[in-house]
Amino acid sequence: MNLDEKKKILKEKGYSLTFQRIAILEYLENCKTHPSVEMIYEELRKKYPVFSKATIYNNLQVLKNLGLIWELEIESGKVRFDGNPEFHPHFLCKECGKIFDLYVGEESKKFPQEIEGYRVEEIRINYYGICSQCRKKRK
Amino acid sequence: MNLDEKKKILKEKGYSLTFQRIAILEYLENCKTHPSVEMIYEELRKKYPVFSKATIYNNLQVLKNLGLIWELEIESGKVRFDGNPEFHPHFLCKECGKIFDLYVGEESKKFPQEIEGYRVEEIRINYYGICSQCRKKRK
DNA sequence: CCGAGGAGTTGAAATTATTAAAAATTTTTT
DNA sequence: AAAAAATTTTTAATAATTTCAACTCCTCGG
Repeated sequence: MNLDEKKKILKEKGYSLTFQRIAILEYLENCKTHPSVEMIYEELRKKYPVFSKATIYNNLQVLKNLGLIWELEIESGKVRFDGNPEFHPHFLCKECGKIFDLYVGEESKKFPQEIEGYRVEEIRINYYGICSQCRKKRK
Repeated sequence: MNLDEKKKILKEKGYSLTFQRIAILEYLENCKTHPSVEMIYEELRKKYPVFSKATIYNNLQVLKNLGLIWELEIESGKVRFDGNPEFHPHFLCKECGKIFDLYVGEESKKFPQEIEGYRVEEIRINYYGICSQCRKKRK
């Protein structure tokens, strides 16, 4: 889902395409580091000095609820965002703390998609360990 | 892993088996609701009125780092604990907010355990949706 | 048995993250 | 262009977590 599609959905759902919302969407689109609220705030501030943190909190919720971005549940107690809302597992490196996107394709659908008695709407898969960069450094 | 095994590991790693640590371990062992720090604090307070929150924070970290309990990454921004550190997926109900343990057996091991280039140490799987109780209520 | 040293605990204060409320501004509608 | 609605900003309140100095409880050597 690209930026224009996201804008279109916002519009369709009755939300204004404000300057701030677009800036947030655009930033997340280009940012591959799965930033926290604080990081998003810092970066957008550099470009646009008047940018309120409350606005960022508000809009991240709006965008998340529309399914345009992902709020990651991978690092306990810490909130991170991903501009790509399509299903893919994540990898958190215990050494450098970076989060990586994984694209494991069809294979990742081999685990149970249904649970008896429950209505499953979403599945999230997190891997934890050491990333390739950190493994090389160790040697 | 039962309580005695956990105690043994604590001892082996050079930690004292304090009253507080055992109380926390014991509580998590019997509690199936994946409590937050606040809930653990409230409950233990009822029994032992002098129990500091700082102690709970400290010891939850100690127990987690030894792998005796799980800190769940399932509800963004919120911290929950599970006394059972053995692999099992979780289900978060969007309606009632409860977290359920899932035991999907061998099936759950069919998805990729290894990721090219990375050292995978742990995998966590979260399901989101509506639990069976809430589904019944809806009708 | 005593006292020093260390690990652990406590309670309070400080810090950080998040949410809420009210006023100001912008956008949309008419 | 004016009125209404939506959004942003600022400030304040709340909640979660960490820090820290004082205190307690063990343990060990004398």
